[in-house]
Amino acid sequence: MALIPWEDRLREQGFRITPQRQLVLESVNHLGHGTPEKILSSVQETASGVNLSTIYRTLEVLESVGLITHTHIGHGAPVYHSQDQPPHIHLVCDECAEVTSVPAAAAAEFSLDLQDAYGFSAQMTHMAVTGLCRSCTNVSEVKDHG
Amino acid sequence: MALIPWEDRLREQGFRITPQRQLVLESVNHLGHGTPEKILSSVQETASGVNLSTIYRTLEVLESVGLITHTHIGHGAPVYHSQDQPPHIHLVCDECAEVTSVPAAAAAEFSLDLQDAYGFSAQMTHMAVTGLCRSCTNVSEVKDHG
DNA sequence: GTATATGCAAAGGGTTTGCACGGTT
DNA sequence: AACCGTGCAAACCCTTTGCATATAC
Repeated sequence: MALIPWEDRLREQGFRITPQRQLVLESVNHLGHGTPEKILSSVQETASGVNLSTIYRTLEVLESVGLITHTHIGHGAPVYHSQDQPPHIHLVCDECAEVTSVPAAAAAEFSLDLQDAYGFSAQMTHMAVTGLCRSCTNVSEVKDHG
Repeated sequence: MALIPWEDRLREQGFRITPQRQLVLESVNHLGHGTPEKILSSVQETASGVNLSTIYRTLEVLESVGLITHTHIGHGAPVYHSQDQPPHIHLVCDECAEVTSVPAAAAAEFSLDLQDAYGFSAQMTHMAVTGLCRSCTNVSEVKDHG
């Protein structure tokens, strides 16, 4: 997956190598799960002049050449991941907002079912799954019983 | 599910009955999948003075008393459903943006797996599943082969 | 009569865009 | 030298909020 250096990934598609692109990529790799705003802050630690619109444009480019991906966690900003990370699904608790990452394999069967039944190739890593985490489920049960 | 009249649902929780609330509820029921903007347009056909902020506040109230629910389909505005509709999952094609509704039962096994493995109670109806629909998958394959 | 709901306008978060300048190739 | 990428500012979409007025109870 990371056999081709990032510079070549960009060059192959006719994109140029710039400090901004390097810094954004490094920030995404190092943040793990970064929103555009967080990535901006991280980049600005090194290069304070970088603008938010550059972050957005750069994230788009890096994603288009397959160096990063993004996931929608909820209403707010998306989070970006390095493509090196193992594919994972995000479980988001509606109650406490905690995000748990679980291996994408957890949805393998579900994806096959959707494929068989509807010809739909699900990309479970792209949208989070919402619900209640273990602790918040327990709290609700306590409430239900008085 | 709809055994208790909508007025009582509101009154039980201390909310008042207003024309706006009636109109919004009727619009949601009749639109099937409506964004706040679409609901506004629909309501304004009858009562042109209603304001968008009232739509938002009303949707929140109607949801809190269990008369409607909402789902996030993608980056844009959420869609609201009548609570009478059978629970369904939304499959959204990344390519052509088509939305397919499938019975919530399609995810029953997946939900159980998440419950068993992580104690997480998934609410698969709340977030759409993205991916590629049948026709767009075929198009990609054609492209892959030249 | 009193508390709640509404309309209006302004502000907020997140994102995109037009344009002139600057940097990579 | 040509073109792509960047910074800046403005605009955009969607949503929330403060406040005065109107209305359901």
